[in-house]
Amino acid sequence: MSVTINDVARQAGVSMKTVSRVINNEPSVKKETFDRVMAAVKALNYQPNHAARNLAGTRSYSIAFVYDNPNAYYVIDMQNGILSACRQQGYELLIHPCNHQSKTIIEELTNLVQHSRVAGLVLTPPFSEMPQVVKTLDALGIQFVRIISGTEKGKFAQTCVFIDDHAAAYQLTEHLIKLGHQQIGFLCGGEQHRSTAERREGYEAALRDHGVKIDKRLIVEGEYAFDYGVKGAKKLLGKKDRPTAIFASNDEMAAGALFAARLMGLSVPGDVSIVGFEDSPFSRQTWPQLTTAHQSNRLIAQQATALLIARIREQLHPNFKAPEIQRHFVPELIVRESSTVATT
Amino acid sequence: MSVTINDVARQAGVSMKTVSRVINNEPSVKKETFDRVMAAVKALNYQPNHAARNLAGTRSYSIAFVYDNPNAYYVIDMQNGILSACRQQGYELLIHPCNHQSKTIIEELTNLVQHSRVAGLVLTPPFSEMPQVVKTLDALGIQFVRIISGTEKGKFAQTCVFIDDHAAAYQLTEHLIKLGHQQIGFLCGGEQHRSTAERREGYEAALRDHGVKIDKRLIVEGEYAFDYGVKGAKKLLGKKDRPTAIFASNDEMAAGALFAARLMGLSVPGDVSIVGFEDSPFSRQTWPQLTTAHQSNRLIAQQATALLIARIREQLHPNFKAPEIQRHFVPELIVRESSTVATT
DNA sequence: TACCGGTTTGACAGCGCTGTCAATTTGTAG
DNA sequence: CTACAAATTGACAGCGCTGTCAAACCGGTA
Repeated sequence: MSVTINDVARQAGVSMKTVSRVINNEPSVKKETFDRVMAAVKALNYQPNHAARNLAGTRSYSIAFVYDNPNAYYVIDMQNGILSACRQQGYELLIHPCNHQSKTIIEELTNLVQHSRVAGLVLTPPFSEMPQVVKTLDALGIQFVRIISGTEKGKFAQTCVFIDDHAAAYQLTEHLIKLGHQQIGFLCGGEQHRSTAERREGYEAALRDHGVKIDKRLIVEGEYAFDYGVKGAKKLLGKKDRPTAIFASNDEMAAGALFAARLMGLSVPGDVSIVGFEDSPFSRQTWPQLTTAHQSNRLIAQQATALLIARIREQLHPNFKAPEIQRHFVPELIVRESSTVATT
Repeated sequence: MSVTINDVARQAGVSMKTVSRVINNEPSVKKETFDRVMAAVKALNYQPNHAARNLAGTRSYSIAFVYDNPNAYYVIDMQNGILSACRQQGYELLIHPCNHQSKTIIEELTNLVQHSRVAGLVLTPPFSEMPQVVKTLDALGIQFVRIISGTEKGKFAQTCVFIDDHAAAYQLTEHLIKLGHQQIGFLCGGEQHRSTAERREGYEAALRDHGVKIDKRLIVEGEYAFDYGVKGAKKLLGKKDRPTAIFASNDEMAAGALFAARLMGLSVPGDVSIVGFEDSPFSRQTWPQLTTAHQSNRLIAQQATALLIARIREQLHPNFKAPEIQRHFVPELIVRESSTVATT
């Protein structure tokens, strides 16, 4: 029924093993042979059997995507990016949502690695930022790549993709300052995310650099969720000396802040400017549309996966040369209607 | 390193094959033996190797989720539901997003079925509603389950899960009528979805049953997307004799309608009531919050997957008895602030 | 006791591929 | 032209499991 490596070998007039070498990009195959085999592969529309590869070799051709994020758009974008890299390289994707607050998360990941025979893991926050998780996976000898906020030095830095939330938050804050805002409220995300600290520090750095005093009372703790946006904004806007702008740590919170402003009869951006972060689709679907910071999660995930696969290959064939991979990303400022010059 | 079927066999004092029988729920294993094997499985924390099972048998333990939907929440919910059923039954999930407008969609699916050795497919609209797709998959002899809007008779009805969009749209429209609305605009979704027709017919049926005249000029064609909500609502609300309520075929369009009303200086629900459909998270994050229809996509997907797996098992072991599976779902009316009594 | 049909179990091959290691070819210096 | 290392290729076993088919077992009959 389906065409096997043997069919290709026969067609190309070489041994099974040589075909295997070719499809795995192993070195030491003569160019001429390589081409002949590739032609046969094309001619027969051969596609290697995943099950057999996984079973036969010590390696595996499956990658797991480990995540815990309530933002469906984020997850879908990531997933698509990973999938795209996987397809390009002939890997299979296994998705693995799990709860970062679970007590048994370490065992769960251990189990995943040991039983599913995956070649590597793509980790997103908060898992990518949990030292315990990183340590465990390293001890298990499994390859992984981490998408993290900020920077990191040391042993594990080589397998990280960095998101410069600090710079983006700086730009966003600077944008507000240049519009004349001096009282800028800040709604923090969840503590377990490094991005929370990064964004907050970027915000504070911008204030400092522009000679605006940092007012702790304008900074509200929270979580990356709509309800916290509502709650935080209510708190800030309820003050008699209310801020003229609010920087919400993500779009969902910004939507919440918008909602709160509406409830309190304040117009946006007339009475208060609101900016978000992430450029979720719904940042364009609110009224007014949100000023925010854009990052291409799809591209980030794709590059991260490419990095992971390169590492896996390197481990297999020490003389393998990794392709160019972008590892630093700076979200970009997107100005829309929810922010304007300070009037007060 | 990892425990194999042989280890279990040794531990239980039976042959490899008997263990295989037990873990596959095959008949003709003495109860006593069965228990002994199960005990060994537990003791060693044995988990069958996917790759080996896929390779060895004619059957496969992977299920593919085929979709094309811009709504990330929908996809994630579905995915989680499918995953939950898969985990329960020891299946692996392969996600397969693809473009329903692609000319080569038939080849793509054929290729997926033939090369990935999947045991079955879970299809969501619009794929589940494309006769060509259904016919092709049937011809390939692959099992599949379809989540569709409305009902269907005939050969393929046994592997469908039905969403009663008609009834839900009826309820939503009735809700508006009871609030006193007589002029209710309707924003249609995309033509390729059966739900579009179902929802529209439900809307019309409710009007008819309550003696409200159906006015074609109040019905606007469109797609399930924010921009179409904006465009459609603008058209409706721009009339001098504008409707007092708008029924948008999904929440995203409703958010668009909300946006349009805002732009035109109309208050919601004061000047115009707006209702959506689907109960996306952001229907709670708009201002005001949207009246809508709720359906548990997670549960729907889970039941659909359970149905698929039952069919696969039936095919393998003719005397297998499928568990109870819910196949009909009626989305439920959720009343929030975006709809209120007609004032005009 | 021998025999029979049905039930329960096991031996074994082989799924399609990769890892190992040995065989062959090629290139190059003596 | 020979010798020898390096590059290139192939033979073969076996990954963990399932399908096939034959063996063993069991209770009831003749």
